[in-house]
Amino acid sequence: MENLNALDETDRAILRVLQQDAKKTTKEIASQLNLSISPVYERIRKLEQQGYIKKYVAILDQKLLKRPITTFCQVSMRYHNEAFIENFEREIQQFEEVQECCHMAGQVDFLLKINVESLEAYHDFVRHKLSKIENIGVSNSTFVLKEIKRTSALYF
Amino acid sequence: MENLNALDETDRAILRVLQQDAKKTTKEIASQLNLSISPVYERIRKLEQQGYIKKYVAILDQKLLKRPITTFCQVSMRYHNEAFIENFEREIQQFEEVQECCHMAGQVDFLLKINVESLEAYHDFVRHKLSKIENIGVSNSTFVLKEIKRTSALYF
DNA sequence: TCTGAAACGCACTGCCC
DNA sequence: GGGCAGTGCGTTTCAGA
Repeated sequence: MENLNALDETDRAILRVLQQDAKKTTKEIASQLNLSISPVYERIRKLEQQGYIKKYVAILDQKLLKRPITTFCQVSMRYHNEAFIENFEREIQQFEEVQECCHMAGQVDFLLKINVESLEAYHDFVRHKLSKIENIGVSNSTFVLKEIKRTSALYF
Repeated sequence: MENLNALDETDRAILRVLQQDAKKTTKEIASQLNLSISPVYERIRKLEQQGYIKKYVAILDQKLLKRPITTFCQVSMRYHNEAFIENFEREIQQFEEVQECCHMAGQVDFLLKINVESLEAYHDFVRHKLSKIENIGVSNSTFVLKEIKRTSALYF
């Protein structure tokens, strides 16, 4: 039996365009795909409703906005109780310096990507925010010297 | 002497809105800031031209698009010649599986974030793409069990 | 640098194939 | 599922303060 909600090549082509440039007009996409506006418009609306498109965002320049320090911070918990882990995940959501947080397989429990304006701000974050979370064990930071590549686009 | 290109609070407020939701209309932002449409429109255009806004993108759902495997891969070079490093950075740009690549301080040279559809695809990537780059030394992968948080928004 | 108004083009709807 | 025509709204421009 076939999946009736599966995407065809047209849907995928639309998604590939929008994840690179969300400002492309329906008209532009339509002419690129040799379609009229209506089907493209309907497909986009469906992709939004079905959750394939989660949101539309502006990507800002962190250098111009004076946030030059990016680090990856490996964090381990002291004890691996369900409650402690859930608490950690809730706390991390609050910290706006944290751009990413992944629960990892392997030696280390969590990997955080953190962006701040200065070394002093980073020290503040580790000392007064991260370390204050209950049951935090070791944390180990490595600094980004240069961002070589970064994209939110998926390869599909 | 003051920086004439510095952002005021209105500019920053606009950027904070757009990095969360790029579909907000100029009208909506204007009423939120108690301004009329024109100044908000002009400010956004300026922020785009000056590079504060780099681009607008759609964020897609990687689960729905069947790309469930995310890993972080630490890579070290065998020798640290300028030429080898530049070559590595150029090659990495090509690989669409690579969402992020940072040149790091510390033991490891590069940290890569990679997203693929399956373990087999990941094996293919490491074996036939990453390992084929000239002068690659050790590589060490850790798998993401769960994404706790992810945002492209800057905290400023 | 803002307000307000006018012109334009696209988003969005409904109907047809 | 796609094409076509009409309407409303947002974008874009401009005069004035």
